[in-house]
Amino acid sequence: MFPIGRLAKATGVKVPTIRYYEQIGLLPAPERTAGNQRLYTQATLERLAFIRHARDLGFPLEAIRELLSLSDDPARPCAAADEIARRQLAAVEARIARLTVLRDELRRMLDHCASDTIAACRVIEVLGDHRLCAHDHGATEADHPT
Amino acid sequence: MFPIGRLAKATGVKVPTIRYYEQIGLLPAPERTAGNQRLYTQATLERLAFIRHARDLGFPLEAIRELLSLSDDPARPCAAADEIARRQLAAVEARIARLTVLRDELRRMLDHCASDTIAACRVIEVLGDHRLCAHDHGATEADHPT
DNA sequence: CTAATTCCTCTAGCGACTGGAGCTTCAAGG
DNA sequence: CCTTGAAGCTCCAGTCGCTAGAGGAATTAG
Repeated sequence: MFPIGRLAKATGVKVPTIRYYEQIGLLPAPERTAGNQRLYTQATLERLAFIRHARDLGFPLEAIRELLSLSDDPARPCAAADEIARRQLAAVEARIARLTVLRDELRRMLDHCASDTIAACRVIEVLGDHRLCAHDHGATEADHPT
Repeated sequence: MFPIGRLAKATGVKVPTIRYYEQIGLLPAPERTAGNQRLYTQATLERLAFIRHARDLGFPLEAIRELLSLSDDPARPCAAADEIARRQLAAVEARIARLTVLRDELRRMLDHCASDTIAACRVIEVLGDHRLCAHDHGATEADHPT
């Protein structure tokens, strides 16, 4: 039985995030001390490690919720978990494809930007004129870098 | 001079998004009709096309704001715009690398998930135990696919 | 015993939109 | 000229996955 700070350190998940996971029902409400502080067990640590890893893999919390409910019932067929992973794989592959196109376009922009002033800067120019690139503008998906 | 709907159609940016861009100061407040409806010019269309394209390339709005202020001053050196694009390229490359690891792990998971029940399913197992994969857990960045 | 650290709850904010409610204005047909 | 329906307006709330801060209580180390 250990407090939230130790759980945070052990899993690499920040303290407020752990409380947030409890709030949205991904983690069970833990026992408390006489002074109302959370006390966690090894079982919760493992559950949180599971969540952390799935997040690292890019699973949205809803998919993780699903996976957790599956793993809570180990006798059930694996097909559902398999389906989730398969969907996730397809999404990841699509993302890679899209980002590869972006990367190539950014590289092209930078390759050709050898001028000194904005007026002749390819970066600005390419961004301002769609015809100068081969990028697919059908995609509406937003990426969230940095 | 045309209304917001035509601007939306021409650029592929949704109407509420255009109003949002105006609200946060990315687009100038346009003229209005007697009845208070927005009227746009070709110049705004081009500015919005620029924004749209940069968003497609994954630039965050703050970077776009910077790029726009650069392009308003064509005599200035290009290095700043170049820097922004270079940072963006680095971010995209990092994302691709990360997603590639993820993809490989998902593939491995699915390859090994030939069993019938959760109990023997690698999907759950791999997600539950960090030692079963080669993924870098130093990264805290979250991906948000689908 | 005190001081530093950790913990608590609660609220608000981030980015980048998206959607809805409830109203007004515009353009076209009859 | 009038009606109708699409498109416009403002304002507010919600999305996802956290993150930060206020203001206080509890725990722990010295």
